[in-house]
Amino acid sequence: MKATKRKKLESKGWKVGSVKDFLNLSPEEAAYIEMKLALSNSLRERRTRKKLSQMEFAKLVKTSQSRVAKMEAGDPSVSIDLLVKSLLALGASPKELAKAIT
Amino acid sequence: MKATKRKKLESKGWKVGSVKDFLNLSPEEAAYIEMKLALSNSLRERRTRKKLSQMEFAKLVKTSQSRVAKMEAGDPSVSIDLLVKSLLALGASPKELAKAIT
DNA sequence: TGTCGTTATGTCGTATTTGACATATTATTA
DNA sequence: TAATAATATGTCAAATACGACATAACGACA
Repeated sequence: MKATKRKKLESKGWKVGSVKDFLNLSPEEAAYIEMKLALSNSLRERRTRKKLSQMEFAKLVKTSQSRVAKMEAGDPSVSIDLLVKSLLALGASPKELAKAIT
Repeated sequence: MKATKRKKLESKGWKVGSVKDFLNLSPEEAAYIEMKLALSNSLRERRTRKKLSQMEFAKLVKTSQSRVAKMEAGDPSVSIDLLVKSLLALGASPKELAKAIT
């Protein structure tokens, strides 16, 4: 399976549990994806806990609502970098990030 | 201070301890940089523990020696994504990554 | 039902990150 | 010392991620 094609599918409805058994991912690929999803989930959780809409949050971190939606969807076009920066902007500490991906 | 300029300086000899007091970084910027450096250090540690040269490791993860050098130097041109992928390729688990950034 | 607030999806031009190469610098060992 | 291996640094074209925009889809409430 091509990586790009797979990435399109990766997060469609399989956010919870393990993505890997299913699509034939190598352990590293699976670990990478699950890390991203963990950060995505953490981001949404933090945003909603603060009662921010995606629009409000987007302004806060100087991006667009659509990118926020993609961050929270674990879209293949968003990097771990962006997720980390956004979480830090929401006030998460590195320690809390570590906990999220554990 | 411009972000790009600062990023050039960020990791020059201040890998240990806190980068931030010094260059006037916001807490989030500082946290981001320290996370990157933590991953860099972890990468070098794992590579050397396996007695791999940068060249050998580069082939293993399908990149170049120069990029490996930059990863380990915390160069501004390398993303957390790349560091994470490389660490996973070296056999690190998400849990171990989490520990590294803690 | 229709409208409004929110979130999702597709696309595009631009910016950043990438692997690769050349070359410089720093060990290490004869 | 010279030679050789390892690592660092600078640059570039190609690949990828970016913010932004348009628009679709969902949900709540009249």
